[in-house]
Amino acid sequence: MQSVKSLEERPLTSKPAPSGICRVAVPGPFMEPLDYLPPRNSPSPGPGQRVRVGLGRRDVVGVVIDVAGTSTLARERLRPVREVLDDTPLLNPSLLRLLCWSADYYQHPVGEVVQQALPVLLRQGKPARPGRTLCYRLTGTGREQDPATLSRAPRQAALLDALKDCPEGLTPSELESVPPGGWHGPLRALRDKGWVEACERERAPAGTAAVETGPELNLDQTAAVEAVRALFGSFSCHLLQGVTGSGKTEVYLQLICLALDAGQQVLVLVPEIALTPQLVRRFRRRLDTPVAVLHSGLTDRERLDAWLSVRDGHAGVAIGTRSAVYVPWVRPGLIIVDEEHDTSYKQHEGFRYHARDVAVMRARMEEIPILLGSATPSLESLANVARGQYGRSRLTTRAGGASAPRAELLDLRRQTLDEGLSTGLLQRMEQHLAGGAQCLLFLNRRGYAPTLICHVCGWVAECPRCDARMTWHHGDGRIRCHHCGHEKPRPARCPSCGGGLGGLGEGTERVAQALARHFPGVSIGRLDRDSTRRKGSLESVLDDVRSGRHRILVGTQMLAKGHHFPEVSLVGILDADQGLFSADFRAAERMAQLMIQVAGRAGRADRPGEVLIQTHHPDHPLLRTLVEGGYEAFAEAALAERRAAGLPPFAHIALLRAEATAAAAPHDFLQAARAALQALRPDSVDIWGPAPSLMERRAGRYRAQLMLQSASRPALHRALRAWVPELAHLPGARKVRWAVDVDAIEL
DNA sequence: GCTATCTTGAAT
DNA sequence: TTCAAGATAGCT
Repeated sequence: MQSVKSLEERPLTSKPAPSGICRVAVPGPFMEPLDYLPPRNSPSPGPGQRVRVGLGRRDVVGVVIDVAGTSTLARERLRPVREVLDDTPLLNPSLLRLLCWSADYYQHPVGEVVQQALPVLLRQGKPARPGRTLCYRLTGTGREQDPATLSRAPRQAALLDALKDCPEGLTPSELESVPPGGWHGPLRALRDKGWVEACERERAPAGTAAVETGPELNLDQTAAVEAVRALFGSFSCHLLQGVTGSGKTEVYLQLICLALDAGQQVLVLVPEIALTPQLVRRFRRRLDTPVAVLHSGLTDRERLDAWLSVRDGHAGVAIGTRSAVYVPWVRPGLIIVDEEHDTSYKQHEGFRYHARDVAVMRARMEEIPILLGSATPSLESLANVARGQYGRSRLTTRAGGASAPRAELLDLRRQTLDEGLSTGLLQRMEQHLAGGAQCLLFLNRRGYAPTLICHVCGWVAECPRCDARMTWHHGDGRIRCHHCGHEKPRPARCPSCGGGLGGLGEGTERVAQALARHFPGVSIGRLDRDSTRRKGSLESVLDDVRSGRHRILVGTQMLAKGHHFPEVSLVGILDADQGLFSADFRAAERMAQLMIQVAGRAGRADRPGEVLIQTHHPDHPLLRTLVEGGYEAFAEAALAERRAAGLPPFAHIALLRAEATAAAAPHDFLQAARAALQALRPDSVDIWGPAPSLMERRAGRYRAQLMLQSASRPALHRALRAWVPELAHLPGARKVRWAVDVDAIEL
C-alpha cells in the first residue's frame, strides 16, 4: 500500500486576511455565494470549510467558497459567521472549482449544488469523522471452513464465501446483497457454529490483499490498456468501445492497478442498475486497496464513512453511481465511466447534471485521463472521437471467441400476428428450442396489455391524472398508469356502456401467456419490474434461465443489463418501431442501444446467436443500417441526420420546463420567459415554443417547455447567464414549478 | 372588524 | 427554500 497522506497533512490554501469576507454557498435559491463577515471569536474559515450562518431568521450550514477582500454589500449589512464547523477544508480547491463550474454550467443555485455533493450527515452539520459500525466477521475457526462443505445450505455458503473476502467484516447493509432471500437466518446459523462473530469496524484496514489475479489479456485489451496508460498524468478523454462480453472490466481493472501502483486513486462511475454486489466483489477480490462504494442504498452513516475514506486517501478506489462524481479525493489518478451512454447518468430533477459530462470536466481540471466505456457509445462521444477530441480503443473479440450474432428484419406486414408474435418468429423459435437452445424475447412494455378497451363502444381506460392510458395487469387484476403510479381494480364491464372489456396491444405478461400456449411444456421466465418486485426474485429468474429450467425468457429493458446467457441462441425484438417515429430525436439512438445490448446477451463460441427484429418498417434507413452495418454504421447515419437537422451533438440545447395544475399557467410563464429572453437579444440562439410537453398532463399537472438552441455553446451559456436569474421575478413564476435543463436528454 | 388564505419580496 | 408581512376574501 502506498503512503497515505491525509488531507489534514496537506498545506492549507493561503490563509485569508482576518478582515476577509467569506463567500458562503448556502442552501437556497441563490445563484452566487452570500457574503458573511469572519466569525467574532475564532479564526476566519478558508475555502472548503463548513460554517453555520444565519439566513433570515434561521441557521443553515454552508460551505465557504472563497474569501474576498470586499463585498458588493455595505459591511454593516453583513452578518458574521456564527460557527466554523471544520478545522480543515472538507472540500479541496479543485472540487470547489468543479462545483462552481457545475452550478454555472447547469444554471443551478450554487448552494444546492454544493449541498448535494455532501453526504447527508455533513449537510446537517455533523462532524466529518468516521463512525463505528456494527459488522460481522469470521472467527479463526470460521476462516478454516470451506464453503463447499455447506452444499446443503447454499445461503450459508454464500455468506461464508463473502465474509472470507472481507476479513474486516461486513456491515448489515453489505450483507443485504449477499445471499438471495435474507441473511438473518444463515448468519444466525453461522454464529451458532462459532464461525462468525459480531464486531465494530471503524474503517477497512489500509492494506487489503487481492485474493485473485486477472486472466491474461487479449491483444485488443492489451492495446487498450497501453493506450490509456500512455495518457496517465495529463488530461485526455478516451473511449473504450467494446462489444458485450469483450472484457471491458478487465481493462478497467488493469488500469486501476497501474494507477494504484503509481500511488493514485481511481474513481469509477457506473449506472444505477450496474452497481451490483457481484461487481463490487470482483473489484474487492482483485484490488490491493479498500474499495469505497457510494450509492443511494447506503445508510447516512455508511455513505459518510465511504466518502471520508476516499477523501482521506484511505480507499484507493471509489466506485459509485451518478453523485459519486463529486466525491473528494487526494491523489487523483484516473476516472472511468462505465456504460457511458446510459441515461441514468443524467439527473432528471432538481440539479439536472450529467455525471459523465461533469466527470470529463473534472478530469480536465485535475489534469488526469478519463476512460469512457460502452458497447454502444452515445452519439455525443462518437462525434468527439470523429472530431479528434477523444481517443478510442476497440475491443472486438468476445470472451471465448464467440462471434457476433446475425441480425435479420422480420417484415410484420406479411405476417399474421398472434399476441404480437409473428409466425416467422414462432417457427424460428421452435427450431432453436428443438436444437436444445434457449430463446430470449425483448419487449419494452410490461403488463398484460397497454390499453383496456370496450369491444362494444370503444371506451378505453384512461388515467385520470395523465394524458395516458392505463395498462392492464392480468396478474393482480388491476389497471395502472405507468407514468404516475395511479392504479385501481380492472373494471369487470365497460363503465360507459356495460359491454365486455379486452386488452389492446401486448405487454410482457401477455406475450409470456401466448408463448405458454404455443410451447406447451416449455418453461417460460419473465423479467420485468413486476416479476422482480420481490427481493431475490430477480436472482431466481436469472438462475432458472442459467440452469436451463426456463427455455424461454421474455422481458423488458432489464434484459439489457449485465446478465449473459450463453445458451441463448435466438433473440427476438418484438417491436422495433417504437423508437423510429418518436417526437424525441433521441428515441432512435436509445432503441438501437437497447437492441444491441439485448442482442449481446446471447451466444457463445461454437454457436453464434441469431437476432430477429419484428418491424412494420423494414425499409426504414436507420433500422436497415443498424441490421446490416451494426451499431457503428447506425451511429454514423444517425449523426449525419443530426448534423443535417442541426440537432445535438451539432447544436446545444437547454430547456425551460414549467408545470402547474392550472392548464394555462405553464404556457403563460414560458411566454413571459420568452419575451424576457428576446429582450436580451441573444446572439445566435434560436428559441422554440413554448410548446406543450410530449405528454402534456402528467400526475395531474400540465407541462410545457421552451427550448433554446444554439450551434455555439458559449453563446447559449451567455444567454442563460443573463436570462435565468430573471426568471424567478417574472410574472407567473410563482404559479408554476419551473426548471432549467441544460443538455436535456429527454424532450 | 376578524380570521384564513394567498401573494410577494427578501434572505448576505 | 423558508419566512413573514401585506393583501384579499369570506364571514360574523
